[in-house]
Amino acid sequence: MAKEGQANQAKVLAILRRERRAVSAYELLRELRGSNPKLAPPTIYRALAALTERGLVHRVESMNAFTACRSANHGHASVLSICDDCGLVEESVAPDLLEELSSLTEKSGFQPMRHVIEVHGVCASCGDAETSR
Amino acid sequence: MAKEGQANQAKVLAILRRERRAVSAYELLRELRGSNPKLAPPTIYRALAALTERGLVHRVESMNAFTACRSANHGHASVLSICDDCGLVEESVAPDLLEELSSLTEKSGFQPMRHVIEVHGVCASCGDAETSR
DNA sequence: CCACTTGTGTAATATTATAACATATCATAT
DNA sequence: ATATGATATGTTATAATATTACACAAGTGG
Repeated sequence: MAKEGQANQAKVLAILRRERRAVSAYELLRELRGSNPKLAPPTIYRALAALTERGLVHRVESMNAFTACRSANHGHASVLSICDDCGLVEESVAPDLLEELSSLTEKSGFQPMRHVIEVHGVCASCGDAETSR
Repeated sequence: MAKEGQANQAKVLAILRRERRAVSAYELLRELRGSNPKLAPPTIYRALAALTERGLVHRVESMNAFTACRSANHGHASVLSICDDCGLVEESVAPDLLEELSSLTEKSGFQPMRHVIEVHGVCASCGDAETSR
């Protein structure tokens, strides 16, 4: 039984890489049930946990959804830009910003471990569509 | 019927101000049911939406929970430090950081509207307790 | 007074996530 | 090879979070 998990991870990752938007755990579940009708939520959540652990997938906290990591080096915190029109998620890396954020929170003696930085707004393409109306 | 809403908002805000940690909608619901057993989820969520709109309450996205705004001037984005040990939520303001974050995301033509900045870690008090063991 | 808009209550349900336990697989020692 | 224990996975059930849809009440302007 002990190889299915990895296969599940691969399938989940493939879907997330294909989509440029955030995908919910249950969307993944519905899609993967096409090939395996008995698939259950814990399986998906385990795959997502493993992928997140390895830095291959980011959880989009403000959407309760997930997106593939698209930056070259995994394992650093990232900035996610989320288009509220079309759902597009873009990732940027900003070590300086993270450093400042850490300094800020450390002022009060806080020890930062995990940074969540998400920006909601309108992507370039949707913004263009808007102004040209 | 049209004054209850405001009363509900006040009650919700009072609880959130009393707690220094994030409180979930259903915790609020349970507590308020003490005085009004028929209270239903939409009532709580409406109160939270109104309070959030007015900047009196922040949603803690990474916890699906809520916390009272404790900074002097409401209406600006804030940085939330969340202690994963004791649950304490602290708020800092960092206009410069927000500015940089906006600039960063704007590089690709993105128009930022709402910033979510949450830092998980260990608060000063829990960190002290840890090292003194 | 009536029509209308808006806010609120209520019931039902959708969505997201985890707990608890059963079962299978693998590694290791014997 | 087989027994044994550790770990990964499957399965069932349920908990926790959030919203939809509609009914009803209250104020507003005609």
